[in-house]
Parts: sequence; structure tokens; C-alpha cells
Amino acid sequence: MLDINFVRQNPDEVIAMLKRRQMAGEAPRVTRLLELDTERKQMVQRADDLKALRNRVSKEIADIKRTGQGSADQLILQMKTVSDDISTLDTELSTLETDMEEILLALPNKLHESVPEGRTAEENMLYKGPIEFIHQLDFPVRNHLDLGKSLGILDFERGAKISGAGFPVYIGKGARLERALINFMLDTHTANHGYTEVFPPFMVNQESLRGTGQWPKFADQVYHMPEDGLYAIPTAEVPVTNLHRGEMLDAASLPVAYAAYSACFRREAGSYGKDTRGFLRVHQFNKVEMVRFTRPEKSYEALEEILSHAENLLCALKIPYRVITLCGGDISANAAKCYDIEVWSPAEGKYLEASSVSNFEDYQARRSNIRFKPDGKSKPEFVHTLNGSGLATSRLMVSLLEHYQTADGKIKVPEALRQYTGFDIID
RNA sequence: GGAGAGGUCGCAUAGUUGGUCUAGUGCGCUCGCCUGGAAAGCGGGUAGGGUGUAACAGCCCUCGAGGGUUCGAAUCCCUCCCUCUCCGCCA
Repeated sequence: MLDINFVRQNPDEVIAMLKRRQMAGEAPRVTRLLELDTERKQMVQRADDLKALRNRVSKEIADIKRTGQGSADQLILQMKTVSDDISTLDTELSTLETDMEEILLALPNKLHESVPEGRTAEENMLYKGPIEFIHQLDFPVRNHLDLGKSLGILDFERGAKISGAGFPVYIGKGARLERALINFMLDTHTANHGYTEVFPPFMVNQESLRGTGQWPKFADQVYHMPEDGLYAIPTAEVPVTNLHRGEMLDAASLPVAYAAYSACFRREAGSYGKDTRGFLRVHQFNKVEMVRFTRPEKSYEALEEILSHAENLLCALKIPYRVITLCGGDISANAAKCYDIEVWSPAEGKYLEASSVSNFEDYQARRSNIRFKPDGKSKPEFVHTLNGSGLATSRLMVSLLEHYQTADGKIKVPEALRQYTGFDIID
């Protein structure tokens, strides 16, 4: 969430940002927020004055009672009225603050100056690539569904039976390949890229969703267990970023870098009929996520590093990809800047998003109150948080199966994965 | 799920017949004195947020969270969360 002080001092900048995000319609809410803010200050001042009076007189009453000199009845009577006024003011104040928070929580993040102008995904900008790797596909390529089915390694029908559409089942060498990918990615990040491995809970409470910004904005995309007040995580970003919710991090420990595997659960409400085949859009998938907490001045450096860590995996797997910078109209509300890594699918004839690498600056840190002290004496500051998929396996699996297929319908295992699968070919 | 105990200023603790608790003490940390230097000793400091100010000061809030009683709540009452012990159930 944005700093109310920032909004107060730079309302024009906030409104310009909303325009860049194609959300100009939200601008009146900023004006409303500032009205409430002014009102709040006045109200706080009045309530505080009354509280100061009450504190002072309560001490006088205590003195009178203790020394037994004189009567406190008159003062007590007066303070009864004062206390009534205070509770009236406090009630109004809390309503006002709830209204302010509602607006503030719904306002999107600032945009970095380098984010390209644009309304839709069509106007995203190519940042790197395409990065090519040669695969001899000089025969009619089959898509991942065909391959998976004929080799008996993927079973969407039975997944639909036991859970519903969008819950794939991996079987035999398919299950092993999936696990190999996860292990390969985690091992690479921990051994080569300096991340600490985390295995987080897959269900979180509402405070955690709010902390990373999935709540309230994306509430309808998250599976909910109302009996227990828990939500299935849409990404490991949620539990891992919230590890430090409400904490004051030791400045010397920054940057903190975590890599976490998790299953990810998404309702994908409203996206029916769009890229729904096979792995292209599923309700449960596996992902290794990189999460960073950095000093503010280091976060854009960290963004490039995380991107390169995700790219390293694709290079090791020799999967063709490109990197795009999301434009103002396509970037998610929480991010100040975001790169997507897209892998090429020869059967679909298009690029598929396999990773999203974002800098949230202090947007999540302010929501979840994650701070550090720049040095011993100075005031606490919010850290910057970042994360990036490294990588999501489902779309990656599409591209991998398609690129590594042979003319006779088998799948070669990429070199980098062989020590993890224990076999070279799926047949 | 049942019974009991407990959650206090970084850590450890005091405080529970409501009012000198705007939370004491010890440790840690830090600054100063002392010293050739250090230890010990002595003295001071030691949270966050809001409001306010040019900046200070001042004022308000926070003793797990949220309500309530009261002129006044760490202290009394209610709800919730968490931790520990025992019982039950169970992968």
C-alpha cells in the first residue's frame, strides 16, 4: 500500500500513476482519501486533547482519594462527560480510519519510470531475446497433451474425476520428471544463487494474503476454507514474504533471499475458455519461487539478479525463451515493475508465461510492516520486497515435452535433469 | 475435542485486594567518566506508531489481539489467538 504521507504530498503523481495503469476512473477515490485524511487529523487532535485532560484530572482524583483532602465527586462527574465525548469521537475516528484503509489497500503500487506506457498485453515490450536453443524438430511436432497421454505420464481425465478440470495427475516417469525439475531448480538456487531454502505451509490466514496484496483485490482467485479461516496459497510468495511480517530485520542480514517450492492453487475464475487446454491453465501447479528482502536502494539491482537466476535455469535446460517488460496497463497492481519470462511452445506456436519477476518496492512491506534500521540510531524504514518464479513447472513442462520429443514419440531428458531423473528417455 | 497453567519494554523477570506503574529490577547493547590500554567500578541512555514542530518540546496510543466495566485498567469481566502440561482422538 502507498504511504498516506506520499499521497498527501503528491496527489498528482498518484493520479498520473492511475492513468498509466488504465485506472483513471479510480482518481476520485484519491481525492476522497485526502478529504478523510484532513478530517481525521482534526478529529485525532480533539480526541487527544480530551484524553490529555482526562489523564491529568484522573491523577488529581487519585491524589484527593489518597490524601483524603476534599471531595472528588465534582471532578468525577465532569470526567464522566469527557469520557463519553472521547468514546463518541473514538468510534467516529475508527469508522473514518476503516474507510481510509479500504481505499488505501485498494490503491495500486507506484510504477517505476522504466515501465513502458501501454494499455494491454499487446503493448508489453521485449526486454531480452528471443534466446534460442537448437532442437531438431524436423517432423510434425505433437503437443504436450498428445505426448503425455500416449506415453502414459500425464492423466488429465483421472485428475478431473478425483478433483475436477485443471487438476493434472503426473504418473510414472512423468511424476519423476516433475520432481526432478523441482529438485534441479531448488538445488541450483541454493547452491549457485545464494538462496536459503524454505518449505512453507500451503495454507495461510487472511492477514498473510493482505500482507502480500492478494487480499482484498484478488480474493476471488483464492481457494477458501471457511471453517478454519484458511486460504490455499496461490504462490509461495505469500507464506514466504509473510515469514517476516511485523518484524524489524537486522540491517546486516539484508538482503535476505529465500527459495521455496510449493504447490500453487488458483481458482482462475472468469478465465474459462482462454488457454484452457492441458497445462496451459490449471488450478494446481508446482512452482519454485525466489523471494528477496532488500534495502530500498538495492532493489532494482536485485530485480535484475532474480531475473538472471530464472534465466539460468532455462539456459541449463536449453528451452527457448524471451523476456518482456510488462506495460502500465498489464502489470499487476502490487508490482512497481515486472518482467515476464515466456517459453516457446512449438506446438502452440506461441510464447507461454513461465515466470514473473517483480519488484514491489515498499508496497508489500508497508502492508505487512517489514522494516529494518538503516543504522543503529536512525528511524526504521520499510524494506523492499521482490520475487520471481524460478520457475513454474506447468508451462515449462509444455515447452520441455514439446522441444525434447523425438520423431518416434519419445521424450529425451535434458542433460541437466538426468542426475535427478535417473533415466535419459521417456518411452 | 476436554481439563489446567501462562502470554509484560531485545532477553529474563517484578507487578493481579484497580490510582505515586507516564511499568521496577537484572542481563544485553550503547555513550561518558576512570585507565598507558583494558577489565571492574561509577553515571547516563536504551521501543514502535500517531499528532505536532523549521527542528526540538509537548500531547495521545500500545503490557498477545479485540471488546466491556470505571472518573481512572498491566491489574476486574467477556470473546478470540498463541504457548506449555495432562487426557481423548488420529496420519
